[in-house]
Amino acid sequence: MVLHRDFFQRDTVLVAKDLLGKKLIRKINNKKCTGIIIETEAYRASDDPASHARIRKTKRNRMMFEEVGHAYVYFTYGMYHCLNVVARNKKFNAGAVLVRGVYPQLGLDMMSKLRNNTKIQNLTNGPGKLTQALDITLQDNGNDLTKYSSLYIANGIKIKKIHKKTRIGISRGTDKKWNFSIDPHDYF
DNA sequence: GACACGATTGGCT
DNA sequence: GCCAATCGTGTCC
Repeated sequence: MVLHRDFFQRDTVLVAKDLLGKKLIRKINNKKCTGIIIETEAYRASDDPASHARIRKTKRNRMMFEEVGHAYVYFTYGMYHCLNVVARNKKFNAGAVLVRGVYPQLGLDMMSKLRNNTKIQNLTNGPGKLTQALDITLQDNGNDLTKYSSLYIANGIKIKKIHKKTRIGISRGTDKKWNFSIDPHDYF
């Protein structure tokens, strides 16, 4: 079952936690590739110095200000894409959750090919890796993830324990513990 | 118009 | 653990 829009109409930090265990579904040439979300990070608005949306709306970050439940994909380091889900409550004008890792379930052969035959353990355990494995690019920016299409999010598994720490790869906003993850060992 | 740098990764020491 | 690869974007002059 695909997630409802209301799910994303809540505080970005809360949505980041609740996305753990949900299923990310990608259809490539009519073939289904799926993974369970195991790591996320919240990026909010003017209150968050690490967020792309900390200053104002720009060409790149504009999706963070648009309707919740849509994808915000950006290109970084000259070679990688990162997948975010737009989420915020009414208190903020922007916000998104970065999907940093999924546990691969279906379509391992397809993902492996797209990742140049990297072994399973390193297939989708990073923001740049999972977009490569699922062929997610700027073409997917703005995609409605609450509708059945070539990219959407559905209910997944029940979560036991959530790990919480500071976000990865940022130089500002290091006081906020907005990185959330689950241990795949506990479920798979 | 120029330029510094990044919500990363893989390879090498 | 360290560092190069690689280029679009945002900020500043």
